[in-house]
Amino acid sequence: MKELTNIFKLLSDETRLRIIVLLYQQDLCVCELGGILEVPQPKISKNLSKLRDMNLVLDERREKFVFYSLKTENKVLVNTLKYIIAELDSYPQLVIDQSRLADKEKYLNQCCVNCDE
Amino acid sequence: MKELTNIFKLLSDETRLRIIVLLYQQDLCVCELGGILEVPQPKISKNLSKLRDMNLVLDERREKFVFYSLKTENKVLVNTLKYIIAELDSYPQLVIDQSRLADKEKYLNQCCVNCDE
DNA sequence: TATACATATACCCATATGTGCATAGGTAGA
DNA sequence: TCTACCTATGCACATATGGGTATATGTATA
Repeated sequence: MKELTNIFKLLSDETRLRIIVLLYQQDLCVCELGGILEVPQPKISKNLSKLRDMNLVLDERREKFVFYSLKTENKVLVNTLKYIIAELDSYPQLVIDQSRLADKEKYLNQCCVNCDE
Repeated sequence: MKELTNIFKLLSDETRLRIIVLLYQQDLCVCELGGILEVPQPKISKNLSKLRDMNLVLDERREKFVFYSLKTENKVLVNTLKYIIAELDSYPQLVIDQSRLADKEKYLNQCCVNCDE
């Protein structure tokens, strides 16, 4: 029960939800997430650590980068994500994230491009 | 997007989730909800008012009682509830609520029986 | 080893949230 | 009208949460 309500709490923050939706589609590093979402790096890291605390993501270091992947063991979470993605057009911000995800190469290893903005 | 995250925030509190699950199955008055959940009346009312603010419930006075019903227009909410109920056995507290719901007549118009406890 | 870069965390602050208690408001019946 | 009952709301308080800034940690490379 507590696990269930905690899942919903994680989904109740916009930044975190955006991260989860992106990770549901592919593994990404902190750097890429920050670039796609246009959000400060500590904010990304903090949200990822909350997901890690709830055992919802795996983190794997690859050289300088740490890539995160979403675990798909939690049925409620996966079911919810499927539903959101099926109605993605209802959420303009998620659509934008989606298109920026297609250009993710822009953001890997180029964090400072965004930091200057 | 904000509406979406607000739905999850509402689902992230245990008492509120228990209320929502019960209302998904049948209309209930504040008195019955309090009896079934064994929760103080102000706590029930406050949570119901949050659901009302989000336009997720309808309230209808019938004599002394106010009955609440869950709206089924929000697809994400309904989908989530279906999933939870399909796996109800995973959530012992919800199973207990379920069995107490079957005896709801005990609690209608007998709030003070519980208040004495 | 020195430097640059990627990531995590500590700290501070403002705000939001849940809770209990008291009480107000509305309704029915004597 | 008085009383009992059901429900809603205000208040005070403790805690949780999100955000920003600075900084620590870890890695690669010159």
